[in-house]
Amino acid sequence: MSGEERETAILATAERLLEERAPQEISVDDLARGAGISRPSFYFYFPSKEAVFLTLIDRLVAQADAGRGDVLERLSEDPAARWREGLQVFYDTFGAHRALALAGAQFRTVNAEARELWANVMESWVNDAATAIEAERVRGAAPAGLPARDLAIALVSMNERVLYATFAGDPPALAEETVMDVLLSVWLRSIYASTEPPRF
Amino acid sequence: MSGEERETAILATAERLLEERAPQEISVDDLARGAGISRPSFYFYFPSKEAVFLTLIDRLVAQADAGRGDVLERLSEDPAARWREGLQVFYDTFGAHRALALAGAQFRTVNAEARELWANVMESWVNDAATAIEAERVRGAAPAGLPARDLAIALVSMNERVLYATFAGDPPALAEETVMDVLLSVWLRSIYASTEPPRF
DNA sequence: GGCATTGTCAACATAGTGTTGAGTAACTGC
DNA sequence: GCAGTTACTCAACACTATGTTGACAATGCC
Repeated sequence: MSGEERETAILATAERLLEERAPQEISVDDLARGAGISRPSFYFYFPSKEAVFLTLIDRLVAQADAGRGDVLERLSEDPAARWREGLQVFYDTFGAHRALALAGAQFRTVNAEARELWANVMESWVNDAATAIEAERVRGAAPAGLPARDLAIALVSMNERVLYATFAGDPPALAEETVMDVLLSVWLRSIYASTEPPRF
Repeated sequence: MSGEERETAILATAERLLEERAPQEISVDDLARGAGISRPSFYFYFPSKEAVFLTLIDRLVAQADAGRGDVLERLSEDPAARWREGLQVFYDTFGAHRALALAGAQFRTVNAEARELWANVMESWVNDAATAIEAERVRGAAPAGLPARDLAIALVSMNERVLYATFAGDPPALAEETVMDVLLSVWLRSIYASTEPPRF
């Protein structure tokens, strides 16, 4: 087995083990054994187990980022449908690698690099959403309201937290089948609703 | 120093240390030293350092729960103002113990008991909000729409995530001064807005 | 004074991380 | 076909943390 194969084996072992247990319950020894090498050899490939998780998360995040197409630039075709497609990318990418996505969310709370990595994705999403909201206002489809960026931050944050709960299944969570409908509805109302609450 | 004072000293040390560093960077030895006892003596008072953090979080959560008054039952007086008061409790309670709140959010990802504790608070908030939304619909102030509970879950989740980012200061975060305005606006639009997006 | 109860800690056992240094295998240029 | 370099491996070590044991005080109280 070549060096590169060993490295791949370590990453594969990590992803597999993350499906069974949390990152802090996986030891360097587990990863080394899983890849068929000794613990010191592990350190030839990665400086720490954190680095392994970070590599996996980095990949997933890059994938999510690549999935972010240009649907938000074609909102005028059919706003509700396009927004739905936009939100769906998030759901699909992370839903396809749940264990890793959940591990990432957890890892992010204890690791500065992971936190930064995630902050970057969030920032891209927020930017896209804010730009789209502004465009909708310019073309007269959406009324003025909160600063677009502030609104985008709140909505993207909502999606993150709600999807996390749904994937992890920790209550109170929305059901898989309805989660996207609920999120989309809050997005649409927050962006397009022209009414403030009635005073009666 | 009596036994009870020692126990209090351990808790106080934990809360103080949490202001400087993350829970996983605090050792049993740190807590014991801070309380002026040896490490083995620590175990006389608490079975693990997790138990210490759990006790602190439990208290904070109880405090937040107690703060949840009946404002949501008096929405008809002035919906926007009452909802604002309701959301403000969340902000005030956790804002007053930021370090602990952030540690709690982190701890929750690795500890089942903490997770359950938090799930209970979330559930209370969701219930209150859902009940209030239904009442607003019944009295004709809010239009029909998403199941009230689903909407409540999404909104409470949004608040949690957004406030976490604001308190932790990890980007993209909303500013302290505007965060409550932004959240409130999304709540009001999601609950009271009667318009679906225009099709032009 | 006897005797629980409460509290204390030195010493131990165990499990994990990361390092060192000595060794092997394989390819590279001559 | 062999000297030199690079890629890779691992036993043994040093360190840090957790949690346990068992012997030993104090304190109260009957």
